[in-house]
Amino acid sequence: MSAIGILSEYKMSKTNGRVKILKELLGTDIALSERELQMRLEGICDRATIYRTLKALSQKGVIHKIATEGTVAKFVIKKTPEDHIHFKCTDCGKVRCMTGVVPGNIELPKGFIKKESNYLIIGICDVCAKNL
Amino acid sequence: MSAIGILSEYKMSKTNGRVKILKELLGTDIALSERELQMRLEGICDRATIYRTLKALSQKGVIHKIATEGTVAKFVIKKTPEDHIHFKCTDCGKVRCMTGVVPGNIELPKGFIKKESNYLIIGICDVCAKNL
DNA sequence: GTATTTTTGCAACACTGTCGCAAAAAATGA
DNA sequence: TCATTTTTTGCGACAGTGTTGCAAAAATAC
Repeated sequence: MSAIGILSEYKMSKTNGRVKILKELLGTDIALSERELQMRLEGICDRATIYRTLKALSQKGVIHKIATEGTVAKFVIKKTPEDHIHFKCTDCGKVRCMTGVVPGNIELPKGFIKKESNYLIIGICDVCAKNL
Repeated sequence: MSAIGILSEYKMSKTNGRVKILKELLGTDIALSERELQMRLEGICDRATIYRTLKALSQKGVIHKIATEGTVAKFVIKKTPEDHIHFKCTDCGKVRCMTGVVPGNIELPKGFIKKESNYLIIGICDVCAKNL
């Protein structure tokens, strides 16, 4: 799906900033923070706009907000609707979707209702592991 | 293990603040943020001390730092060394360890090295679900 | 093309987490 | 127990994240 296509589908105004933000997110498999987006979109839009766009896209389920260690949240396009795992490399700092790695079906105790999940594994990624 | 016992085991000075912080953490199964600890320890110790203590205890593996959605980190005593799942209720906001609920063994792709994990399920807890 | 609605940029703000440094408290050891 | 050394605390300052109100600007609707 294209940036414009996504905005249409969710009935969001097609503003320059939103299209550019979505294009960045669509063009990478690495989760980006607001900061990282800001650097890639230097001068194109304001911090506040990025935050507002990320919030809106999260709420509509287009992107996934990943709570990593530390303070900053990172965001990736949701490619699969099902649960999946994110991996954070402590060496390069990158956060990726681990497509293909599916967590076993988790049974919650009675009475608990699941809405969404956030599985993060922290370690060293394949690229950084080679250079150790 | 008692607060003092833990501090002894890890060769940490037994200061008033640390003992009180540990007692709070030992006395609940709900993950607490620095903020929540501060309110419970009104006037006993400074923000900076709480942060420093939480950091030290995390590094020694006594407590688990949970990155929840939003900005604040929450902390719980590690009861089991193995991976386990945390549950955050969107209604009451409480974060709990789901002891007993074990994630299936997750196989990472070749080359990835796992250090630690952070599994968070977001939803409605049993208590809040009853009152819906 | 104009009117209406939505979004933006800006500035201000609250909050989290960190740090340096002098003062205070805890550990050490006779 | 008391003096010395080591560690920790509290304070203030700070950088960064994320949010918000509001007027101006842009997008949509007609």
